[in-house]
Amino acid sequence: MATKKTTIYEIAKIAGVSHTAVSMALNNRPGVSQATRRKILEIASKLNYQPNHIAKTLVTKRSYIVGLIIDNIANPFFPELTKGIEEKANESGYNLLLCNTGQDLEKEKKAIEMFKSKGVDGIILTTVTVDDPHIKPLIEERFPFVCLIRHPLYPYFKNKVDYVVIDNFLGAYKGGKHLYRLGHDRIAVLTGPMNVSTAVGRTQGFKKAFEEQGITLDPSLIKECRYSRSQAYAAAVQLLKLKNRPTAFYTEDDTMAIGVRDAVLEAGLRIPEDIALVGFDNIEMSALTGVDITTIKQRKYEMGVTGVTVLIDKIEKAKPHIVNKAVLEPELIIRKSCGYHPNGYKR
Amino acid sequence: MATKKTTIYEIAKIAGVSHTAVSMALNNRPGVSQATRRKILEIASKLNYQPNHIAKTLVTKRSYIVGLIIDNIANPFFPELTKGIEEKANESGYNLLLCNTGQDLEKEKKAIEMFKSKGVDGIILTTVTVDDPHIKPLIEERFPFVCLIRHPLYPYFKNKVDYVVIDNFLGAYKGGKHLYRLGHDRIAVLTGPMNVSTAVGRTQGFKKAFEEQGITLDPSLIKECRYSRSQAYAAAVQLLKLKNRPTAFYTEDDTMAIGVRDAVLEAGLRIPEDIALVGFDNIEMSALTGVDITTIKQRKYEMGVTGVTVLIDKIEKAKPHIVNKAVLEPELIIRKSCGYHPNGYKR
DNA sequence: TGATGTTACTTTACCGGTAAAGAACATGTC
DNA sequence: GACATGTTCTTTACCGGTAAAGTAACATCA
Repeated sequence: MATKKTTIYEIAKIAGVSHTAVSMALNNRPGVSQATRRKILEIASKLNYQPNHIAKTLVTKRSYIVGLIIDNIANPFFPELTKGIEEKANESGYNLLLCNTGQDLEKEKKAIEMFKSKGVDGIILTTVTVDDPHIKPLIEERFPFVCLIRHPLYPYFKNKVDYVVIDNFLGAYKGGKHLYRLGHDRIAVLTGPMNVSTAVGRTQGFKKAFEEQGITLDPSLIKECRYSRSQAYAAAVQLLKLKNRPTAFYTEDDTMAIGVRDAVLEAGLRIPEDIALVGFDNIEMSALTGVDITTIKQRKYEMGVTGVTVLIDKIEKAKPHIVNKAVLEPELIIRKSCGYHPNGYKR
Repeated sequence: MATKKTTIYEIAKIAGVSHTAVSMALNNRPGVSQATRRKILEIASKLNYQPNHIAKTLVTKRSYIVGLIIDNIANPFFPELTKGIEEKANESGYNLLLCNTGQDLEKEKKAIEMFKSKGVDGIILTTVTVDDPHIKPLIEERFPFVCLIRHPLYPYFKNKVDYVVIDNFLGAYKGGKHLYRLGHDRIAVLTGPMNVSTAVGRTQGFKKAFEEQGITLDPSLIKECRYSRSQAYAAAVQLLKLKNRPTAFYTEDDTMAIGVRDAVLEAGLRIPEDIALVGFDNIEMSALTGVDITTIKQRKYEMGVTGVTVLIDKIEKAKPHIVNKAVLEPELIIRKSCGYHPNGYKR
């Protein structure tokens, strides 16, 4: 802060009242006459008075700031999510403090501490692992927070954390069923890190679609990666070298699908003629003409909105014992990357 | 905030010293003996003491938070920029408060006021217009801020604002020269909003490449748009209907180029055989195989880093009279969307 | 008519830190 | 032995608000 701003004390002096009267007038609280109130408001606007939120926060314990922890804002999945969060938060009178942790647990811990220290009213977490060690203290302190996209799975957390996620199992099942019906059964599966709930659901759901048909996917074609284009690319390069190479790839995030696409095209193969491809998330890139990746859609903006809504509710209503769980339905978006139109299913 | 956290007063009581002694010990300032200091630190860590930044900020006037105002985080240009900003800020001990204004001046004003009221130490603005009405007060108050990507152009602002931008004129000139040398002179130009500096530079530089060859671009093919895929799409649809349609499109941002690409492909035309295309920014989508848009590269992450660096310098060094201007060099990235390899230039 | 409200304030305390000024005691110096 | 000089703390004030308790003037009512 660079300039000495006008305070309620200066206004009080000019108006000839106490600073408390000014505080009451400015906050539309009873206890001042209409005449005095008007006078105070007039002086305040003449001096271009802006309340000092810092001081207000110190005494009220409410900063009207929420903290958002994300893996990496540069991953195309997050911007739209963040936009939903930011816009809804703003609309509700909150600002957003942002922190990228790059899925580093130590950074996550520091970010949470920093947020609390800086007085945020609540935190949105999009990086939690299945057994995240940092949310137990938050639960115990009854500090308002919401898990978005991912949520912890360990039994301890059951009915203790609020979360907004999609049904990853179902989404993956739909993707798997799609590939199954198109006749694939030799499928490379590039999973996300198995310590996050999305990867767990997206892997189990996909397998389910085949297991219920009595098909077991070749475990040697299942590779755990991070949600990253380059890792998926590297994995795909290896898998494509196999003599008996897969006929399809399923990746648990669209950036990975793009990585696989890079590898496939680079190897001189075609999508979908040689390799079918299914991603997850439905990012903008997947929808481009000429890219056309079949994927499972998450309504990112809406999830962001829902996430803050739940959080702010938690903050303002202070219903400590009501745990909100929102599980949204995913949608299969069929594009050209798997070749056939649904009408043409083989089985 | 949900729980009563431990304060320096509690530590003081347990240690049997004054709270000031605790403050001095925790902040590594002289005035306490080694023995007392050690004792205090021990108690603090045992109680898991976390300083209350709000209180600290109130007295020191330093929040270690910077505000970032952007148009729209969902525009693929911004996430990487934001990442650079956030990571560098974090590294320097600052957090980032985010605000999307959607290029709405009224929202920009509110965001600035909110930021100041919430005590940010400085602001990064990426939405300024050429005659932005909201930065004059910031200049007068000597409130630390930096313009990133865009900067005001009116004479009043000359040597008064710090900024980090690229040489848009030069970048556009390179793009224009490229199209010129490939033989194009009937070119549709989709500009950004002419009240922002990027659009001004990107339009003038592009025209320059032709004017210096004695060629005047057909003004009826020049359309002002917002930096948006859908607006560019709509404009391109119209322009492609012309009997004497353009042979090339130049758009002042890659999302617009994608919009044009949509329109071209939808019209059953080919890129580059029927229509050449040049964008600006080099977003990830443009580089995809099969998309391959020739564009002018901005080093987004680095610009973000440079932006905060300048801002933090401003905040911490408090050199009010030194104005920093960083103008980075843009790079032409030649891809397939214009058809020919540089070796094959016609003129 | 005196007890009781009500209105419109003011006074004081407090939030959790930092900063400046002051005090108690040891040490060094001439 | 008197006095300046450090150390090591403590006391007090302050940042800019909110909240609770107190007060003075006036109205209401049994």
